[in-house]
Amino acid sequence: MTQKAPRTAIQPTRAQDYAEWYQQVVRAADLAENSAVRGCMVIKPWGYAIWENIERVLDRMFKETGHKNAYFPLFIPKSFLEKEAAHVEGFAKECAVVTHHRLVAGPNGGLIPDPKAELEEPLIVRPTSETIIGASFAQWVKSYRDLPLLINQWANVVRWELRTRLFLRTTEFLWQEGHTAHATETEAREETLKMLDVYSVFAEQYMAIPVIRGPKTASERFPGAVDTFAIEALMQDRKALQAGTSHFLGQKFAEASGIKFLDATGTQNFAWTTSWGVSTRLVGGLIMTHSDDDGLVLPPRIAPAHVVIWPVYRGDETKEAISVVIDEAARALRAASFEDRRLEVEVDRRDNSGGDKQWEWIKKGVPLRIEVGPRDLAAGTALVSRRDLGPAGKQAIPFAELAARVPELLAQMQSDMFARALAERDAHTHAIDDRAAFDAFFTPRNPNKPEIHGGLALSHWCGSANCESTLKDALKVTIRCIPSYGIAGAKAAARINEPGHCIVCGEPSTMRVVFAKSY
RNA sequence: CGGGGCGUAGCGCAGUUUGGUAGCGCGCUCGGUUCGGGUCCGAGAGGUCGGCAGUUCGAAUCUGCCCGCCCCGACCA
Repeated sequence: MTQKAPRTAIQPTRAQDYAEWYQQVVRAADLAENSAVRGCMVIKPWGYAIWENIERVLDRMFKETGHKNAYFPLFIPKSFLEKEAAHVEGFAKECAVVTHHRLVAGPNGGLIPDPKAELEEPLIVRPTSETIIGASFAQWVKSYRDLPLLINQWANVVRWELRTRLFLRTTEFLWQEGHTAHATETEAREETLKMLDVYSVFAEQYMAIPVIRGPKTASERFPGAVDTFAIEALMQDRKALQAGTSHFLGQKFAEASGIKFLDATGTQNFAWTTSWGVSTRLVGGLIMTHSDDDGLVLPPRIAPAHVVIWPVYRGDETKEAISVVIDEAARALRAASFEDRRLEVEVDRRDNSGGDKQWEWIKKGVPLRIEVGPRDLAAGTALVSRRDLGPAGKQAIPFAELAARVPELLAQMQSDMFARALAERDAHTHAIDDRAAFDAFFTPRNPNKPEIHGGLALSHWCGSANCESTLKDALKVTIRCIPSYGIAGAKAAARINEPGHCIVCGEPSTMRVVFAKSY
């Protein structure tokens, strides 16, 4: 037995090179990989199963709030996109455009778009679907009795990004986009906030990612929105991640698409619309919130498998006996539930060494690992390890109690993970009123090498776009959101509504906003 | 798209300056030995050295062009 070096399963560590660590975690956990298509990823089964769980839970929450799923075209006529001025401006530079509908043999071999098969009007691969869905809404809505119209779609979208990172920003990504139309402004605004609330409940209670809810500043708004609200999370490198957005679109898109209805008095009105979405980016947020230097750590409510169980044996005699026990344990566990889900149990019978399996499952982030060996067999117990605790956290649990104890351990792990992430965020959230301190907080010591520093600064802002861009230009720091609904965590919460003076110009300010570097 | 870095086996890399026909660790396969936080020994498989063109008797190595990836910037969920 060799004294193990302080070797981490993922190299480099977060502290050494955070960006590289992130990529290595994705690879080591077998979540996704780059594809032959630049900027587009292949989501592998373990990664896709995480997305499926996100989808499953959110879909249920959307249904519970009255929404129905539908599906709209991948292609958007160019003229549709042109209908809303701000919308065009926001998306025009990152659109994939389809111009032909046929290929023919080219002069130098290979295929070229057939010049005779050029589309009369180019089609845009949807970067978002407000305009194409708006066209349908315009047909569906005639009367106030048709409202509210509450629709969601699960889809892929394409935004031709210059720089991509697996899950965080890819050219094609998966998401859901909710689109609703309402008879009144009040109702549409309520819807916008209701869905923001759904997102924050989901992020915190399922993903165990603490988030700050609030409106965005004008410069951070969705192109064409009247108001954009977001949930913002702090990653372990202390950069913020916008994890979901909900937009109040006013009547802008209704006007652009002609969504009109007759109200009870017989007057023609434009509807009030909203849209809201979360994407596969959430998986990136999950990774960067919880994972450690040994790889992925998955919150039980979202993990593809709750438990992996494998035998540890010396000779063939015990092997047989242990195998029987493993089967029984797996059967008992699969009959049990963790909240609304049957326990998902992986049984690893490969004849690899125990150490190899151990590390493989650690890197994949399975919440609980269960080993059954000769000692356990004799004692009638199984050795259970929680992914978020070190080897010292292993505990022996009698076989008969496994099915009852495993859900308890999962519940505990789920809440511990959230508490840990919240404590981490609080530790890096500071009220800063002095410009020099603000600059120091956000200035990397070595600009050429990514470095963990900074965090969330709660500072005063006068409300001017000018002061906002001053900080963006100088420090690459932006206002992540205005924390209108408070921030969980006593220390930070207490100081939000203190009056003060703009960190840039010194004008009076009534509340603090959240500044950070971001993804 | 601008600045920087890098493309050699599945992963991580050496070899490139000083051209001579490809290597190391991990992983993988087989045999044995082990198995409770990465067991050890032996035998194997696996690479048109990112691509194309050039220089040369000979190119991973030199030259040109192209492609891709990563980091920083501009933009974004």
